[in-house]
Amino acid sequence: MTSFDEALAEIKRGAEEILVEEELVEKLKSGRPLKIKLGMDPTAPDIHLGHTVILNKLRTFQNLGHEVYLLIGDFTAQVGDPTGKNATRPPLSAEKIKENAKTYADQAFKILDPAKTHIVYNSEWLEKLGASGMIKLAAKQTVARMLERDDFKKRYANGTPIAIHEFIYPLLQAYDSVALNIDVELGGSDQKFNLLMGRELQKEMGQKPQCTLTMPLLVGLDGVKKMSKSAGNYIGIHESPDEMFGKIMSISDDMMWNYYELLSSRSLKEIAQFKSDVASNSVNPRDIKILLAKEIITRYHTAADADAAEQNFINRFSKNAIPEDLPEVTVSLDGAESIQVGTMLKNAGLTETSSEAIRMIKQNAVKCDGELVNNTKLEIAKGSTGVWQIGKRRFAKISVK
RNA sequence: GGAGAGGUUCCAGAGUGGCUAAAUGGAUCAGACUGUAAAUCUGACGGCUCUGCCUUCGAUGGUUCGAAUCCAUCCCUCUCCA
Repeated sequence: MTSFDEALAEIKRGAEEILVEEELVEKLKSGRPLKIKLGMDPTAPDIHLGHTVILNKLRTFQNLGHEVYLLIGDFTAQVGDPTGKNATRPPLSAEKIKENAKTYADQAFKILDPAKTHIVYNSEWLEKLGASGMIKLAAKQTVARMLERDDFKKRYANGTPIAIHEFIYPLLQAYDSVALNIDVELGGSDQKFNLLMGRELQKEMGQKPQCTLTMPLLVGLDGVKKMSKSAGNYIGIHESPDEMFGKIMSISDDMMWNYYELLSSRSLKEIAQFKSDVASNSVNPRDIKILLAKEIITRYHTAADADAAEQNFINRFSKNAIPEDLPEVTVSLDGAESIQVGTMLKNAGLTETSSEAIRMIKQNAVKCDGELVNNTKLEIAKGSTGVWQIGKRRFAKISVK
């Protein structure tokens, strides 16, 4: 067991905000195992690196002897955390929720210690609440307070619709903390409002209010929006080593430091050293990025996988080679004697539309057997076969029959 | 129930009768360059049988030589009043 100060420093690493820190210190000093809560939504069971930022933090608490409550929001899933995108969500079947929760747990246990993790479903107490319980709960908060939530405030100002049930979500999430008598709740920084709601509700219901710990949101691959599945800018922990490697290498040099801080288990000192080495040009940022990619792949796969992914990446991109496993496609002519390039590329699936194919040709992006193709009207005769390439990433061996 | 405002291409957001397949930014894709799928610069970014043709601006009808732009009805959203 590390000393108290070290433990606290571990907890605080990377955290955006702890409310209220003195209370947390007091709780930690009490010596009893604390109840740490993290809520998750059973609609999207794929864990990506954005989620792992918080899971890693939960693991820190477990290492310090505390108990984690992974709350599956099977009831709240009907509501959906307000995003302004989907007003309501279709209720998931019980089986589907179970299945998603299991998938989630399996993935989460790559990080968490199962012996110190309790998986709980909020339908257990929320079903019992009933309509009158719901009304009592709703009476605890005011609309004005709800509109303080950043998301609501913006939508209200912009004239984007806010459905009434969206107000219910924070209330229910808060009630979960009451039902479990939680000590500390974790969440992304976008969850701050919800987390504080739990604090207030606990206070009103005569419990010791939970502390909240928010972690910064991991920025997605686009470098702008938060990492999420719906934005398509994520790296899932179930993804293949090659995919992970490629995606991590594509993050910008600047953003890499953010990933290091939030995802790497390297010490802050070590990371600072990398940073200054890059700043002084004594090391190529690419190599530092490779280290990050390998560290992450090793965590979710194996060290051997990480090495292989690195090799594949070098072969493919640094040497600009045509991949070994290029897909083979057959394009049928339906009796005709030849086919126009654009149509062929579309039929082969290399482009979405023939217009796109023709655009690519005009942009000097299309090669056949290594030769640049610049004739958009080229006719491909029946029986011919060639290795076609569009840009650096799209390949196929196409046979015309 | 009443009075206003608004719904535009993946997203944000211009455009209020022809010059508009529709400004600009973001995302995306390609080219150059490189250290890589970073950064930067350049270009593309509705579809097709592609120097041309066809279909888009909430939906359906209408006015007009011509409509995203005008009119009617409908659907959806927001604001204010009750």
